[in-house]
Amino acid sequence: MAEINATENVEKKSLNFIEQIIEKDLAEGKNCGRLQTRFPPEPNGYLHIGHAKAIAMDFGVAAKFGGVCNLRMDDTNPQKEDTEYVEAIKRDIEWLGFKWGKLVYASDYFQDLWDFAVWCIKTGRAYVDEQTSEEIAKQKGTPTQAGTNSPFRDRPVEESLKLFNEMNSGNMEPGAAILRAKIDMASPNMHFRDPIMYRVLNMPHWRTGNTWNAYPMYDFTHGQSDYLEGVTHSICTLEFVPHRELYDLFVTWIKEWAKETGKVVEGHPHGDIEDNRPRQFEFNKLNLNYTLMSKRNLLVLTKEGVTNGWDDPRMPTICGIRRRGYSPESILKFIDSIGYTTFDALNDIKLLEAAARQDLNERSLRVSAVLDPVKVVITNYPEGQVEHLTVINNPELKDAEGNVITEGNTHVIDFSGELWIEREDFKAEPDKKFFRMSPGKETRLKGAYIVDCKAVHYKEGTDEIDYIECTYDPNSLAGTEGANRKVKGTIHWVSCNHCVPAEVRLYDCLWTCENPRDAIKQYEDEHGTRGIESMRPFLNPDSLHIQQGYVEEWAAKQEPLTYLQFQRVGYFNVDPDSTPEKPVFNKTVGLKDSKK
RNA sequence: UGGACUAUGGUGUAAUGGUAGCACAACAGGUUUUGGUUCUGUUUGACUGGGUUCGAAUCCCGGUAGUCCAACCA
Repeated sequence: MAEINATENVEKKSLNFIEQIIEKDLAEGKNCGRLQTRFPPEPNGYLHIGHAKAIAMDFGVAAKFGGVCNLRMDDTNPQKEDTEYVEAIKRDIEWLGFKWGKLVYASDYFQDLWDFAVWCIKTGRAYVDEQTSEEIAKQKGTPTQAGTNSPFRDRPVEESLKLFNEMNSGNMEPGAAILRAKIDMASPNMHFRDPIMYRVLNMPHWRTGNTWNAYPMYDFTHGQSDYLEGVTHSICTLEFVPHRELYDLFVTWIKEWAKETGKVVEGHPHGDIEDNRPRQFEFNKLNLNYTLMSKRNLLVLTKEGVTNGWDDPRMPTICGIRRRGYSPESILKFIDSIGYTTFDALNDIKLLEAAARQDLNERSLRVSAVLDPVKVVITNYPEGQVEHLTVINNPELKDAEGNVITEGNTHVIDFSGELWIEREDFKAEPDKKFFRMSPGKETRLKGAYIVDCKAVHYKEGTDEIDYIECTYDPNSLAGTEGANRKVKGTIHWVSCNHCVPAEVRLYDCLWTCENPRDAIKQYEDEHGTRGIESMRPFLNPDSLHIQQGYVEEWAAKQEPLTYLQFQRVGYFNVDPDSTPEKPVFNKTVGLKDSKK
């Protein structure tokens, strides 16, 4: 198998804006010259291609600039999270080809976070609020209106401390009290209006068990975890821009806390140096047209049976895309082609398909498969004769001189006098631009002989083709002298008695509109519907088409997840459901088609 | 006058005050035992109005359009 070097000219490409920042920070010796990133998924669902973009960034820059990237499970909400997802996330990252430094969990920092929160209370930076969520929401104001202070805002420190302990005792009802940071209820930044640090959940955590009943919120966890872990560049997507100010504030506080309490921070050995702190940077998340990315909505599709689970090949999940037949390299190539900016772009799915064609062209094994068969009988072919023809697996596998490597790169396909060809490769009355098989014309059967179409026979009283009658030129076998003559059309075929019936699953976009997220939202607003009812108008009824075709025997024997090209048709992948007796294939993407 | 962010061919992206380039798509042609691949060529672009400057995609101001922020989610 050839080594595919996809990153050969990466050096020539200009650095994206985050890489430029990192290069500069490193050159200036920020963070004592260290580079550490993290990929922080919440283990509450499967990773999708949007995550792949973040993964390529977080792990990519670490690898590129000699840093390290940890995998950190952002597990601060035990209501939604599960260990099942942790395994799936690890599997998907590894499949994409990345390696993390350490596997860590936000819950690793729960004790530090608790101690830090207590310090915040003691230093007048936090207070326990006992109002209902409705009251608190009302006091929050709106983006155009300042909020008002909670009546508990200036309660004594001792009172807050006592209540905070109660919040974690298991005896307090969820919602009865929260811990808030005392910042500014009139801030134009909504996140500064006394944000919630801790809430009571009263439920066990899948990792920490019954140790905690109160759990920290995202904003009170992320920057602190970055700091405690030694992250230097905390890279996330654009929707977190408004959080950055809060992130910075909490980081400032926790540095102070660490200094005062003598907390030894593993990642930041030089605690007093101003630059020695994590910083958040944001890039544009991936939007793909004709694709819906949100976990919530993907879950609806699965629950309603529109798709078959998270790894349905129509899903934008990494496991779905893998099953569909995209290689990790093609995904990375796609991500590289769309780049990282601060512009909220809507990317064309065609770019992903183009990247896949590029990669799969170099990688895939060529096989013969007929999806919509019609019979050809070669009348002058000796009855009962079978020829074992040798064909190339991958014509893109070439030596230094550019010659196709044949060693270990061939397989055998059987030829006989009765063949299946593709229905659309024959026309009884061809137009000018049609140059495949038609009566009175010569056609080349790829890898075999040149045949001459003599007649077409219909089933009695119908216009349905019974079989197409041909003769063959015995001196025109591929690779022999007689084959070297100009024949306009070349078509693929399988031998009727030497092929395997196969299920071939053809896919199309799940959605009929470019931006399903907005369309669904608009429909919800106009009709007051929710969930699947708001999706149906935009669902493509033909997103899955199952075809019963024939493949050559060698193709049927391939392992699941093998990258194949059905010649002249498209790129296909062996489905995990496949067996040599009952092969199943998924169409990844069609060949580029410049017919007509 | 809530705040923050953004605007370059059809789509995405580059340039870091000095010739607007690349990829995908589209189109035309050559090669080809895949109407694939490959090669050659072509078409198409600065949201808008001002300002600064010898010089602006780039810096500044106004307008327009879009995104994000008012979860005890992350």
